[in-house]
Amino acid sequence: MTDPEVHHEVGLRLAEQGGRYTMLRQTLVETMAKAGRPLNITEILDDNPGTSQSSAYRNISVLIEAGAVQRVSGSDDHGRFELSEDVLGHHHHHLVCTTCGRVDDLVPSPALERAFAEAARRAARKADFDVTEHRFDLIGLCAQCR
Amino acid sequence: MTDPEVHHEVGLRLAEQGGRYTMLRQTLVETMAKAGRPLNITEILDDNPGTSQSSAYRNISVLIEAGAVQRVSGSDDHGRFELSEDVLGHHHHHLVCTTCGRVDDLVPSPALERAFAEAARRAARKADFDVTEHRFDLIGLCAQCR
DNA sequence: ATTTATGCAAATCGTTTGCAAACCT
DNA sequence: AGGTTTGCAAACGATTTGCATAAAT
Repeated sequence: MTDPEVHHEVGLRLAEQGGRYTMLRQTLVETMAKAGRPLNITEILDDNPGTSQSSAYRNISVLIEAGAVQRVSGSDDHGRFELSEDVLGHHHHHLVCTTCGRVDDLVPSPALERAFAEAARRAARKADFDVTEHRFDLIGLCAQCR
Repeated sequence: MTDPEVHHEVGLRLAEQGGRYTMLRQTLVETMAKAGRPLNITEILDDNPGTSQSSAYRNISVLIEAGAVQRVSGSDDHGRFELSEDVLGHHHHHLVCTTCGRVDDLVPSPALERAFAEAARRAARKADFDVTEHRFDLIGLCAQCR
C-alpha cells in the first residue's frame, strides 16, 4: 500500500469513530510509514519536534483504537509502535536486537506461514485455545551491534 | 527435569554468583515449578503469603540474573515469570489469552522448530542479523474465556 | 564478624489523565 | 456554538531502590 493510500485508509478509520485526521495525526502516521519498523516514543518525538509527549501518546492510542497502529513489545520495557498490518497491507514478524533494542520488520516466507498455521491448528486442538493471531520474533544482534 | 533436580540446579547457579538459596527463593522456585506457566507478581504473592512484594521482585531479579528464571511479556503490561528453559530442560512457546492475560506453555513439534531454524537462517542472511533465540506466541482466547 | 537477605517506605519511569485553552466544522 | 484536540502538570501503576534490621555462614 502506498503512502497516499495509507493516509486515506487511516482517515477513513478515524472518521468511522468520529475522530479527525489532524495534522499531528498525519505526521505521526507519516513518521511510522517512513520508518518501516516499530519506533519508541523518543524516536517518534524526535521526528515530530514541538509535539508534547502526552499528545503523542494520546494520538497513538486513538490510532490504535482505530486499528491504524499497533503496539509492539521488544526487549526493553519501552513500547514501540508501527502501522497496523491492516493498514500496511502485509503481515510480518520482528527482528529484536537485545543490545540496542531496535526492532525491524521481517516478511515471512509462505512456507513459514504454513508452518505457523499448522502449529496454530495443533494448539487449538491440544490446548482448547482459540488462536486469532501469532507473534514470531527473532531475538539477537542487529548489524550495528554485532 | 524433576523437582529436586530443579532446586539443585538453581542452587548451583545462585552459588556461582555468591548468592544463597534462601527459603524464600526456594518457595518462589517451587511456585513457578508447580504452575508450569508464567505467573505475574500477584499470582506469585498469592502463593507465598506474607512475602513482601519488593522481596519477591528482588529475588526474581536475582533468579533471572542467575539464569534460573525468565521474564515473559504477555498481552497486558504485567510482567510474568517462569523457570528458564535451561532449568526446565525444554524449549517451549506460549499461548497468550487476550481476555484474561493468562499465558500457558506450549511445546512445539520438531517440524515447527525446523521451520523456525530455517527462518532464522534466512533472516541472518537477508537482514545481517545474528539470531540467538526466537519467540513464538499464539494469541487468542483460552478455554475459560471463549 | 562479615556478608547477604529482608521489609518498609520512598523513588523511579513509562504512560495516562484532568483541566483549561485552542481548534475545527 | 458544540464537539474534538492540544499542552501542561499532576496522577498512575508496575517495578526498583535506600536504608536499617535480621539471618546465614
